[in-house]
Amino acid sequence: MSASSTAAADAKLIDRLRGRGLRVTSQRLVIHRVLCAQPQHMTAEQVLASVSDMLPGTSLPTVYATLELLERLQLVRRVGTGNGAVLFDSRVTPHAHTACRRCGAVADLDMTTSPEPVLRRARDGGFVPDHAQVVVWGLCPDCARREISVAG
Amino acid sequence: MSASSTAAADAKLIDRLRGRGLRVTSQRLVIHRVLCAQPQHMTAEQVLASVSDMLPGTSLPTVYATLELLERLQLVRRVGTGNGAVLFDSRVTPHAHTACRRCGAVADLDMTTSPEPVLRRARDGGFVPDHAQVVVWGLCPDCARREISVAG
DNA sequence: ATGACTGCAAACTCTTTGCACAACA
DNA sequence: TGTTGTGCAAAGAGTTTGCAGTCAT
Repeated sequence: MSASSTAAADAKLIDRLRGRGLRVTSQRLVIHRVLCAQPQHMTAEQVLASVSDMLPGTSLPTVYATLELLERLQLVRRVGTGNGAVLFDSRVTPHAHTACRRCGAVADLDMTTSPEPVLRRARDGGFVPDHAQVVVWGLCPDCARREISVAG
Repeated sequence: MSASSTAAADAKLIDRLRGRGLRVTSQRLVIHRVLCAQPQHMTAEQVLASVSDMLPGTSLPTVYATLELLERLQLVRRVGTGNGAVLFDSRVTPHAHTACRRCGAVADLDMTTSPEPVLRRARDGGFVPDHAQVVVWGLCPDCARREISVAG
């Protein structure tokens, strides 16, 4: 991520924090930067590891609290993959994920179909959606090969 | 669930177990029946509670092992909701879920659009999909009301 | 009879909570 | 200066593992 886009990401976050009367802290800035810099989704632990490089002493509870805050500010999305793991993703353009039920690997997947129909249906029932997440559950290429060679 | 459809569900499970050289146990039969009888998705704990009525002494590790087995036999699907909770669902017809980020409530949602396009795209990359799960993440009607009255 | 399956207990991971200190507005 | 936010430690929930005994085949 370039210096200018980091500045842009900072500005966006600061704007939304101020707009809600929330405070701008270095932890919030750095956690947001880490997520924006990463092209991939991350676990909370991975966020902490990256943040600790820039801001040593940062704690896991702060990471969780900040991730939840960024989610409410619509700057980060949460992906539940199906194995209990939760990932955080700063990519806001609609896309799906594949999740391997054997090794847990998660990968991005471009999505051609619009999530609008299912969002509209949710709204019809009084639900207020943030977004629709699509997870394709199954076996990644590597694990599929292994499963075949074992189970025949 | 009627007695005849229970018998049909049993037969299906027995067939797939035998076909793979796996053993038919009362735990496996009862866990499968519980999931089929429930119109709603269940957590592992809920499965245990229901199973314990019919088969006292059943353990949580067995429930987990059996759920994973039923998943491999394509008799049960797993839904990762995004809050870390994992639900198990015997409903195999394509449908989506809504998950509330505040209270964790999960509800079914009929789906009009086909999951085929995204499944095909996953297959193109060498992934072997079981199914595509669509989770609409946001606020349930009750929590949405509360959030508005608090945040303005 | 033999090997797969189950139950028990404990460990393990991930996430949340309570409270005192620090720092933003 | 008054809260809001953070760090630390500990608790909590959910899931997995190791091993001995049981049961389907």
